[in-house]
Amino acid sequence: MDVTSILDKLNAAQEEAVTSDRQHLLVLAGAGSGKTRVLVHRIAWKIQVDNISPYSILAVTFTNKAAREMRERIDELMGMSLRGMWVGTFHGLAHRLLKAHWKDVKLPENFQILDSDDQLRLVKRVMRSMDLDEQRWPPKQAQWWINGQKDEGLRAAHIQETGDPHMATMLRIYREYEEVCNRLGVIDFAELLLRALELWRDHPAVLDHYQQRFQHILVDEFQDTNAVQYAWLRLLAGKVSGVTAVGDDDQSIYGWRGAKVENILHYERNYPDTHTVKLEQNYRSTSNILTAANAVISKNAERMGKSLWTDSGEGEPIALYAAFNEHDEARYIADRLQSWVNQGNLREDSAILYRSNAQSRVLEAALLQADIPYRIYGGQRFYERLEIKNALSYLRMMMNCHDDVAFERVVNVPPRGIGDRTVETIRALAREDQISMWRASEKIVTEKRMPGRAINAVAVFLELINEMSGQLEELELYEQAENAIQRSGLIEMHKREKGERGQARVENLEELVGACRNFEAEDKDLPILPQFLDQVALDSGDGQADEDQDAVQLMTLHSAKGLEFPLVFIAGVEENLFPHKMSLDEPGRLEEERRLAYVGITRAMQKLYLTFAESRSIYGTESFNSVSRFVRDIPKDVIEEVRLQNTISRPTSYAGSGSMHSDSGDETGFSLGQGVNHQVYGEGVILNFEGNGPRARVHVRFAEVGTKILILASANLMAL
DNA sequence: CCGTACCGGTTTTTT
DNA sequence: ACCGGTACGG
Repeated sequence: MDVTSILDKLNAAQEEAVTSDRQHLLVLAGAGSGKTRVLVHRIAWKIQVDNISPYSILAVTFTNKAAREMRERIDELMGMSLRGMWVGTFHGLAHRLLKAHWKDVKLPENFQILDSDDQLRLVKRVMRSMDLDEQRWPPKQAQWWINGQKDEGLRAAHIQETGDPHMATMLRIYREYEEVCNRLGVIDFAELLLRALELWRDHPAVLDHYQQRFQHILVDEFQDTNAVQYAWLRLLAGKVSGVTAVGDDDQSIYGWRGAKVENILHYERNYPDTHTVKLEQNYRSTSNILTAANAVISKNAERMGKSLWTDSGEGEPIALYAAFNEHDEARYIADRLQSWVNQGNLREDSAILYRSNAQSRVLEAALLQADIPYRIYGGQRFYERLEIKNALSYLRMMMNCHDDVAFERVVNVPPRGIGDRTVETIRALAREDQISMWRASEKIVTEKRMPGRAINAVAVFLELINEMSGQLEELELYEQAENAIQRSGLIEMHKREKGERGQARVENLEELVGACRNFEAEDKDLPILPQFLDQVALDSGDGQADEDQDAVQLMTLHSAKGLEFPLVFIAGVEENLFPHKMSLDEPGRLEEERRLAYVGITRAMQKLYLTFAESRSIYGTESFNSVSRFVRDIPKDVIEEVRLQNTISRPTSYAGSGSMHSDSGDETGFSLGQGVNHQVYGEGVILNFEGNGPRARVHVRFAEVGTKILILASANLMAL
């Protein structure tokens, strides 16, 4: 094949990265600099020019989506599908290893994966069995703590007690939880990685096999690796394999869940023979947007140092809108979106980004009002929904009735007369006799160890599962799913549920059947159900949203990483919200917020709007925040302020939605600078007027409570 | 045992 | 404001 097709569209830095023949390569890829392209072309280069076998290549990412995308783009570039190459997520690859070597890691062959919801339930159960007060020791916190330890590669046995009573309790829970997981043969997400690491660490022959095989390792989003993932990579690479790490320290936004930006900062130190290439030419955004992004990120101290540039033009200025409150903010965004569409653009090409999910509600309401279709990303994942998890648990019971986690979940869902007392009896017997809860139930029924009514209820449940699993062999996967939701009574239960909620749940269950219909087994010779359930455990069903409608995309800044849109709004750029108040005390966390701002800004290709609200109701209470420090870091000459705050220092050049402009307050009976009295807030001074008629608002700085924005008609102000 | 009333918690998210 | 989980009465 012709080499030029691989190098064709690459700039000098990209080409250097693609063709480097040094053992280790670190590619510092700024936002929009063609990172995935480099990764994909480097693989093609190795195969076609260096004559490397695809069989010896392993490429690892964080999300299923990224893995799919990489695989597709390689196939596309090569013009064929490469077999033998491993492309997957850290968790997916770890799962594959554990499936192949389950004996070595002391797992049952059909071990189940706990998602975080399953994990929390299990932690709760463990804590209850330890008689811990759930008020004093929130199970969520214990779960968080355990995962934190595992992400660092620490087993309960490794952890040194410091005499800290909090830690001592957490450690006790961790120990107990570990034991229960082993007994049940289940593993959580962090365990997947840790167990895979231990597989290699403790089984030199196994490690040797994979080291021999994978001579070329490529890692995407390297700045997001945690301690265990990094150790796993180092172990696999050994002394001879080559590692290509691609990442951007400025886009490290997952420190709070164990990602170690140090892995990239110290990479050259850990791998002395590393060649580092910086990709700084940006192909995405206008130079105004990049100026803003560079200015914001340059305030961080801990950086490898990069500066994005582009040879495309300046583009439009960044718009900054100061809203009265979150409703005004949302209306403004809807208004700007409408005019974007009126100019002949696609809604699909725009996104509204925010710091926290709670912000989406008001935005949704405004979009609904304006008749603008939207799609929300994030929030609850399809396969994590209550009704879906229940249905999956039935499927799991049908496949293997000794699955205690699934058993507990659905034994009394829908309600069939098996209450807490009964379940506790079953659980106790199971523990005592070291048998599954299924076996324990059978025993209880045959030996009539409980009141007749309870025995009956349990017998009905056993019979139900038996019948459903009896036909496993003959039925298609979707028929099995249909069975699971019909015969269990799940769908009937949600149909009876009143309101839109039940309706949505029924639809989700039907969608699950659809997903089963579309599912294709990786290995056609093996039973399909286990393959489906494994896949579902590692893929939260991201692609489920309907893609057919042209819609604005709403998502958090975190989930926007890796995406790009011609038009971007970042809503709520306020102190305490972004940067979030939870991140203000520690400098490291503040730097992460700043990186998040950098990620957000660099999503925009043509036009970026930043909006903030002078008053915002959050969780029922009103707060008054000033504009985010990140906005203040952006050079004034790339910003166009749509409406200035209280004190006017520059004329506004914006000429859109008229009602948003300051008005004089002529007919209100008050004037700027006038002293007023308010029944609740006390004495203050009028700073500004907004709007006309019944919706006219007034800004007042009160002596006691600071500046507030009030509806003039209802504020009942007294002139002083 | 099941349904309704209160209570607490609410940054970010993948797997 | 709102959701989900727990506590109590039917």
